[in-house]
Amino acid sequence: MNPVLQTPDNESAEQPLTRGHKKRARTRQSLIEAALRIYARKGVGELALNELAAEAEVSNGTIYNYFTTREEVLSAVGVWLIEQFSRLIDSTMTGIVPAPQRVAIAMRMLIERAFTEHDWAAAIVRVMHFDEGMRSAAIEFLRADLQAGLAQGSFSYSDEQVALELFVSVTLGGLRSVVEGRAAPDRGNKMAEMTLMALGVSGAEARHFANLPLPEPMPLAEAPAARRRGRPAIKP
Amino acid sequence: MNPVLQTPDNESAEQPLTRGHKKRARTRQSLIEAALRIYARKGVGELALNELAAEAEVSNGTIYNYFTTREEVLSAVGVWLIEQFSRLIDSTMTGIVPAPQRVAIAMRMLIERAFTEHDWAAAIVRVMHFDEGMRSAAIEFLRADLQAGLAQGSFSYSDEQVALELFVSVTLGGLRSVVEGRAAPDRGNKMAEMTLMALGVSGAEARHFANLPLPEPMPLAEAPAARRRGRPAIKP
Amino acid sequence: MNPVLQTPDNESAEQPLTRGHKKRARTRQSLIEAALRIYARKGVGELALNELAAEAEVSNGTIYNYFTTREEVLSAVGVWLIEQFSRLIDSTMTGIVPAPQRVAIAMRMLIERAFTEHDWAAAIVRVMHFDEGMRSAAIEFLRADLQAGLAQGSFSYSDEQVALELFVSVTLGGLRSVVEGRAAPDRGNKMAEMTLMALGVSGAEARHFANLPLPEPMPLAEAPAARRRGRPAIKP
Amino acid sequence: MNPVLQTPDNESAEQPLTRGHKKRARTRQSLIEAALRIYARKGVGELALNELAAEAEVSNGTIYNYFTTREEVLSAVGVWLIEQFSRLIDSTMTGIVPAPQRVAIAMRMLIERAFTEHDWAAAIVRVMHFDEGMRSAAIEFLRADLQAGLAQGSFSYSDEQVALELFVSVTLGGLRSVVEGRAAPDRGNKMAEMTLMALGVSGAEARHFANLPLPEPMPLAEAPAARRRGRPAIKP
DNA sequence: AATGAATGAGGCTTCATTCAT
DNA sequence: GATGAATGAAGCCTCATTCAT
Repeated sequence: MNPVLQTPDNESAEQPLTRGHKKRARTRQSLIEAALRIYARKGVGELALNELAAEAEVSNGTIYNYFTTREEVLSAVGVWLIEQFSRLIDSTMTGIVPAPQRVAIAMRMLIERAFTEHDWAAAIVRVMHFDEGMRSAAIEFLRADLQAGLAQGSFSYSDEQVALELFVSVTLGGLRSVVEGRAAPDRGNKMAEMTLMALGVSGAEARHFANLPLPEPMPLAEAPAARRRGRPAIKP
Repeated sequence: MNPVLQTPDNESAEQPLTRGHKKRARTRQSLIEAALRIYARKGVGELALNELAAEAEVSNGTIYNYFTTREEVLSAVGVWLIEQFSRLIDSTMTGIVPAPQRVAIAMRMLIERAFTEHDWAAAIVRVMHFDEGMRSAAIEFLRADLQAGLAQGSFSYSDEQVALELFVSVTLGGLRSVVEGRAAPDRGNKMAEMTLMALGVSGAEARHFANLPLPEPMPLAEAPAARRRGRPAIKP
Repeated sequence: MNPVLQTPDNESAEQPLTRGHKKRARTRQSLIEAALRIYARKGVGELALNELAAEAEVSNGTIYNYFTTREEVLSAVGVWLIEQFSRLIDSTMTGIVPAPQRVAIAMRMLIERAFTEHDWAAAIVRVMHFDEGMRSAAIEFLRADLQAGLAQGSFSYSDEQVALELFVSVTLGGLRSVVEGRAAPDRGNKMAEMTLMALGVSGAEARHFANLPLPEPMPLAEAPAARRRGRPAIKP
Repeated sequence: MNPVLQTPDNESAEQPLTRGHKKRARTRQSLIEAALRIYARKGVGELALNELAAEAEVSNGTIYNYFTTREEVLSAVGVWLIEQFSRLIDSTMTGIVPAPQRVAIAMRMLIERAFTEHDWAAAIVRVMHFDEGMRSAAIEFLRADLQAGLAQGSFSYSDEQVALELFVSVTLGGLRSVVEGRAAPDRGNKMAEMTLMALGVSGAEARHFANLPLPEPMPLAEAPAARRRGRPAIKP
């Protein structure tokens, strides 16, 4: 399992679950999702806590039972986005071995999702601009696959950090393109192909791996909280 | 000459010179530079117009003779950054023909500059996040070189738009790395090498072009206005 | 009872009583009274919301929990003035039947009050200039009495709307005269006499009705809120 | 000639006319007319001197060569309105003797004009609310006619001041009605009829005088300045 | 005189935060 | 815990006024 998943919620480890705690977790989750909806609409810097309260349909004072600064909100949203994506990747990649394929799938899944989950992608683009934590978490996702690719002889990059950041930059740029409506439907494939080439994969192979059919994600056991409120993850 | 340079100032065409016009232009420029210094310190969203007035040493109300929204400030800064960079590139690239070399030089010059002009780079990263105009201007810079590379047989990308955006994304990501102190001194070379490979250049050639010595920029006739006030371009 | 009284407060119908509602209503009322004190001193256009806050001894931001424009303040004050006056008239007129007497009493009571409640009158003059709502409410007061006078054969005006507006105009002009110190103590009587004549009452009868003794207003059950704060209705 | 006309312009008596002086007078006049246009649109309190400069197409600093406070602007506009109206009345009333007819004509002419010169009327309503000088000038207009009516035995009011103010109040209220679109075309006649009755004229006579045909105003020698700018007096 | 850039006081408005209920 | 009225600092914006040209 992906290491990022090990800190799914920086509060959940505190105490065993009681009824009050479940309610607390639910409220917290609904605040996070409300924040995400706001981020999708207006810059991260413009999230007003009062507005967050309104969006989450709690009173403004209530926010302070959960977050004490805007940065905490931002970072909680980042953690949640990462957690969510991590779960998705894990469920999709199971059993896929070749590193180029794994790398291409990860990038393409994000881009494809941006086409359908527009607001989610808009929020990601904004959160990643401000939240260093999310950027480094995103990088850690990839490290294992890049190293595996090197070991398998598929990749030949000369600097792992540069390679990782290149992947993240390209993906983020692609998400932005999709959000802003500049991207054609095959944008994910094209980006993946070029990225593989940047990593040292030959043009032919890069094209091959970048155009394999995407695997279906395994149905998740349950993506908690979000669903219980009867509201789809990102956009109502 | 680079086409972007043809619109160096979105006000300059308005009217012939009246008496106050030189003063007006000088004030405007000092506002732009003050804004750039602020962007280097704090997010674009946090620029307070009052603070801009203070930084530029004009009074509160004067701002509104020049800009009526924060977006206008942002975009004026973007225009100026592009104009400035455009001038630099033009003076450096003269006489250099091979597209891979030109592409590598452009990317490396930006990254190198980020090491020495830290605040300038910080401002760029932030401005580009918010200012669509600046992103597309940046893209137009490259288009000619990419097309030339294709014609010369050096490049073999399959989608020009994707290639252009990849370049911009990677460069922007690199600037951020430098600003945040994560980048080693050879980051520009590594990035250029991988980017050339992404464009279809072979590994060996990519390495070659990415590591040629950078040409000295020709001394500019005069970088106007900014200098006259006796204040260094970005941060004192 | 006068129809205007049926909408004593354009917020009161919103919701049943919650905990904070009494406090909310009290604050709102104190804002209205503070506004009236300010209107008495300086033009309606010069009411600064900050000053209103100071006068009502609440903080700057509190205003915006109640009013979002100056017009809203103005109209709330207008509504309150009408409501207040309506209560007074109702309690005074009870049992008085002849329309000319009723009309004369209404006009004279307003003018007399202006002599003693200088600031109240000054506020009225200003509010009515700006608040169309108050002017039409004032007109509706009279309509029944005018129609009754026609039916009783006391009046013989040919256009009800013109007659109503004439009454309001004359009264307003009289209030202004009193406020500006131009009016003799019998101004109300003189005005009432001329107004009755304008409505078709003979000179002798007009003089008679315009000089009957004014009835004492019945003591009101309670003029709400204002009094509770221990502050005289208009100006301390 | 009407006494008000004797102070047509509180500057004109200063010095004999030279060329510079004519220019000065012209600029001053254009400022007054610009102010009137603004008053017609937005409350007197909202006239911003900068806006006045823009409306008159002079630079903001120029205003201060003519007026030093907003009150001065207001009063200059008032003086001009009175002067203008005075000229009109004089040219119309010549040769008309019966006081009731003169009073009715004055009131009706104002109301009729409000129907066609909407903005002029709107400005009047607003200027008179703020400018005591204009109110008293308006009153002085009437005094002679009222006294004449008393002497002729046509009127029988008991208090001249009250009668004068009643006339002004009713007229002003009527102008407002016209401006706000509540008045029928015969409003002037109805108002004049009721006003005459208030002054002691019998119903039949009042109706007679209130419905005589209005005399054509004699063409004025020249209504100065306004015309020269090629702009109609009130509304462009 | 006219211009218009610059000024800065003053009013407007938002919003993070507190706190009594 | 939740509520929401109140707070007040902080930023926005206007506009009367000045002054060098």
